[in-house]
Amino acid sequence: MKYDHQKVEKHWQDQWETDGVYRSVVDWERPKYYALTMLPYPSGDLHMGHWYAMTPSDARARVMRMKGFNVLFPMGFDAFGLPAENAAVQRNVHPAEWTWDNIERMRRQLRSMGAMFDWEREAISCDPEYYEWTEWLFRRFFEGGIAYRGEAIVNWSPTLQTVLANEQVIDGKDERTGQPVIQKRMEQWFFAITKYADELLSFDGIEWPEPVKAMQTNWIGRSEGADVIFTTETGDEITVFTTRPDTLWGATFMVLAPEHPLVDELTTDEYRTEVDAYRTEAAGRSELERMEADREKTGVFTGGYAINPVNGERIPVWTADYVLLSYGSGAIMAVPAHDQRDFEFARRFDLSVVPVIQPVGSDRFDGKTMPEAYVGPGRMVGSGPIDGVATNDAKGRENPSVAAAIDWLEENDRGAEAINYRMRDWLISRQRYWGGPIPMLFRDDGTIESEPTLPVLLPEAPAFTGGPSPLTTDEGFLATTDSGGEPARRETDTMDTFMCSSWYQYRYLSPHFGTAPFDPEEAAYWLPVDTYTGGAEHATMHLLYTRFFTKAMRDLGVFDDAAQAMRSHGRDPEGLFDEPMISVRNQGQILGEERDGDRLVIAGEWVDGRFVANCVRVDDHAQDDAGPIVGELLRRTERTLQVKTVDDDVTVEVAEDAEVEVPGIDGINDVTQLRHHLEVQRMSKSKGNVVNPDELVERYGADTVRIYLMFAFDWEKGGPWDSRGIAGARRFVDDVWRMGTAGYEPDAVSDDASLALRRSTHQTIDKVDRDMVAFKWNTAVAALMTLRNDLLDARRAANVGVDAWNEAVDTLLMLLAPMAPHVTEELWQQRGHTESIHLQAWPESDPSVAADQT
RNA sequence: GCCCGGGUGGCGAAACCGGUAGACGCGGCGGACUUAAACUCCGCUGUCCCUUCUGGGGCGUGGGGGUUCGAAUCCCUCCCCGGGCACCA
Repeated sequence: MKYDHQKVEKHWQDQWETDGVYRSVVDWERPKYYALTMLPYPSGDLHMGHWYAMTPSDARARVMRMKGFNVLFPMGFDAFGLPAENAAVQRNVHPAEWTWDNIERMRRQLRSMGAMFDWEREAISCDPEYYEWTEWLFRRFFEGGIAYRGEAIVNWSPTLQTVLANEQVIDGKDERTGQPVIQKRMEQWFFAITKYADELLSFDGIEWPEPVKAMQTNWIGRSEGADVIFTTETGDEITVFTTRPDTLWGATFMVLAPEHPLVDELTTDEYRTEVDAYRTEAAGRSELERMEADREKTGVFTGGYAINPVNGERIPVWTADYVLLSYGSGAIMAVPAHDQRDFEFARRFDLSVVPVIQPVGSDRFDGKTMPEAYVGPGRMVGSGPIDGVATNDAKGRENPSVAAAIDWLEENDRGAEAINYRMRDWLISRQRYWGGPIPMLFRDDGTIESEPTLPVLLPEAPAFTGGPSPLTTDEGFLATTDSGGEPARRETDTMDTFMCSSWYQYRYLSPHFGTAPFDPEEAAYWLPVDTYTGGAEHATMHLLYTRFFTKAMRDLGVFDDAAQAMRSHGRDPEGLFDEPMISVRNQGQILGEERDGDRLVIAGEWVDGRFVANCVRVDDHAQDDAGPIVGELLRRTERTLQVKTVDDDVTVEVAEDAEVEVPGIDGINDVTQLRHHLEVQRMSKSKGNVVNPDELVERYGADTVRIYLMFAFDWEKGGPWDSRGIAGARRFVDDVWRMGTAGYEPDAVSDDASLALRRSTHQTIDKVDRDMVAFKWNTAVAALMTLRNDLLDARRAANVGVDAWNEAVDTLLMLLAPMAPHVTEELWQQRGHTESIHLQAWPESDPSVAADQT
C-alpha cells in the first residue's frame, strides 16, 4: 500500500489536538526545557525560511521531550509594525484587519508543519491583552528611571514621517524601504540601555554563538581613556574624550563637530560667514556622503582658541565633519603626529605636527617631514611630567604612558579616567499608528505623567493616507485627564516594535494573565529559556534589546514574585534572571534555486589570444548575434569568465575598469556581482524564485519537507534550494513506510547477519543522539538513511532474525519521530503500539552491541 | 581598513582528539521492468595512468611553505568568497 501523506498527516494533526499531546503543564516533579524559536511577523504567508528555522527547533524540542524533559515550545506573532500600515494605505484595509487575517492564515500553515506548538500559550503583540503589558513595562521603566524623554538629533524619514533607530538606517537610507533619511532635532523617548553597557559586555553563563557575541561587543564599542577639560579663550569648558591622554602634549588643535553648540560661541566675526556656510553645507550632506571612506577632510577655522590644559599652549579650534556629534562629546583634541585622521587634516590645512612618541632605536620624528602619523610603541618625548615613560600597543591603563597621563590629569584636576561607548541609548518613539501606545500624558503646564489607567487602547482610526499618524489628529484619543482629574493630552507616539519582541518569551508563559506581565508560578518553573533559535540577522538589535530588557526587569523587581515562587518550590533563583536565554543557535538562510547560468553579452577585443572584455551585460533574452561574444556564464574565477557560446567555450578576461551591468543590483557593479547574480539569490517575489512550502507539503507531505530541509544543508549555514533533491527525502519516507507496513519473514537466519544489523542499529542511536544534540541535522538524517540501507539489505537477504529486524525498525521510527512526526506515529500505531510514539523514551544505545567487531 | 565565518567530486555535503578523504543524498552513465515514458529495482560514478579484466599505481581537500611516522584537520604566509563594523577620537 502506498503512503498517503495527505490522509495520514491530517489524521494525526487532528488526533494530537484532540488528545492534547502537546499541552505543556508545570510539573515540578520533572525537569523543564523551554525551547523557543523567533516569532514570525504576520506578513501573509509562511515561507521556506520559516520552515527552515522552525522544523529543526521543533525536532530539538521533541528530542528533549523523549529524553524525559517537560518541554514548552510556544508560538506567537510579532504583529505590530509598518507593513500593516502600508497595506492599509495601498489596499484600504484597516491594519488590524490585515494583521489578524494574516495571522489566521499563518496559523493554518503552522499547523501543517506538525510542530509540537502549545497553542494555548499563543501570544500576539497587537492584542490588547498583550500590549497592555508592554505599556505596563514602559511605565515601570519610566518610574525606574530607565525610560526618559530627551532631545536628540534623530533619523527622520520624510517618506514615512517617522523617526528610525540607528540600527534601522543603513548608509543614510531606511533599511526596509531604501528611502533617504535626514537629521532632525526632536523630543523623543529613550531607554537607558547604556547604563547596562558593561553588563551587556559580559556573556558569562550563557552559550551564545561567538559571532553574535563579537557583534554585540563591537556594537557596544567600549573604549577606555580619559575625559580632559579644555578651556576656551571665551571661558567655556569643553570636555573631550580620548583613548590616548598620553599624547596630550602633542595636541596642536581642537576640532568640534559642526553641530556642536559651542561652535557658535567660539566663532569670531571674522570667520562667521565661512563657519556658517560650512555648517549649512555639513547639515545638508547626507550621512552617506559624510561617511564615505577616503573622502578628503574638510573643515574651517572658527577663529577661536583653547588652552591645552597640560602645557598651557594656545591652540586653534576648528570645526570639521570628521568629528561626529554622536560619539563622545562631539569634540576632540587633535594629535596629528599620532592619529592618521588628525594628520591628514593638519597636512591639508597646514597645522603644526608635534611628535611626542619616539620609537626605540630610531631618530626623533620631525613634525615637518614625517610622512604619516606614527602609532606604535616607543617612549614619550616633549611631554613634561610623563617624559621618558614607555608606551606600547595596549589599551587604557594597561599602557604605562596612558596610566601615567591619567594619574597626572587626576592629580592636577585637569581630567579623569573615562570609559566611552559607541552604543547610544535606545530611541523607542515611533510616529506611527500601528504600535503599542506610549502610556504617557502631558499636562497643560508642560509636566509629564504616566497614564494612571492601563491599557491605553489604540482608537479605531479613519482612513490611512500614509501621512502623519492618525493618532495626532484623533481628538477622542488625544484628550484625557491626569491622575488628579485635570485635563491632559496623550502622547501620540507608539513604541518601537522591538519592544514588543523584547519580552514575548515571558508573555508566552501565561498569555491571558490579567494582573502582571506573566504568572510568577509559571515563570518560576519555566524560566529561563533553554534554547533559542533564529536568524543571525538579529544579532545586534533584537538579541541585545531582549538581554537589556531582562536585566532592567530584574533590577525593577518585575521578577521578584517569580523568584519568591521559585524559592517556595526549592529552586534557587540566584542568577536565573540575568539573561533571557541560556543558549542561542542561529540558522543560515535558504537561498533561491541556483539557475543554469546567465546569458552574457560581452564586448571587447582579442589581445594575445585572450579575449579582454571592457563591457559585460547580463541579458537573459539576448540574441546570439547581440555582441562579439554571447553565451551562458559557466564559471567565474576572479576576473576570468568561462562562457559557453553557440559553438565553443570561451575564456574571457574582464578588464579592471570594465563596465558590468547586472539587472536588479543598483550602483557600480564589478565582476564579482556576476557570480553573485549567478548563484546566490535570495528568495524574493521580484526574482520569481520563491519556493512555496504549501505546494511542497501538498505534493510530498510535511514530513518529507521537514526531512529534506534538515538533510540538504548544514543548518547553521543554509544554502541554495535544489528542487530535485526533495525526491530523495520522499524515497526515504516511502522506504520507511514499506518497512513499517510490510511484514518481515526471515528465510535462512544467520547469527552474524542479525548481529550486524543490531550493531548498525545501536551505532545509529549513538550517532543520531550526538548529532541531534549538536543541531547537526544533516548527518543525523544521513545516519538514519544508512540504517535504512542496512534494513533494505537485510530484507533482500532475509537472513536476520525477527527480533533484530523489529528492534531496528522500531528504533528507526523512534529516532526519526522528532523529524518526521506524522509517518512515524502512523507506523508506530500500525505496528501495534498503543501510546503515541512522541511519548516514548528516547532509545539508548547498548555499547556492547554497538562496538565494532575486532 | 578592522572583526568574525568559510574554500573538500558535476552539485548539497561528511570526515568526533592529527590516523583508510569523499559517508549520506542529488545529478549522471549502464542495465532490468514497460509498446513507450514516468515510477521502481540492480550496478557504476574524485581524477589520471597501466592492465594479463584480476587488479595495480600516481595525483587529489584554494596557492606556497613548515611541524609530524602520518595533515582537509596544527603553525606561518598569500589568494578568493560570505557576513558584520567602519573618519568611534
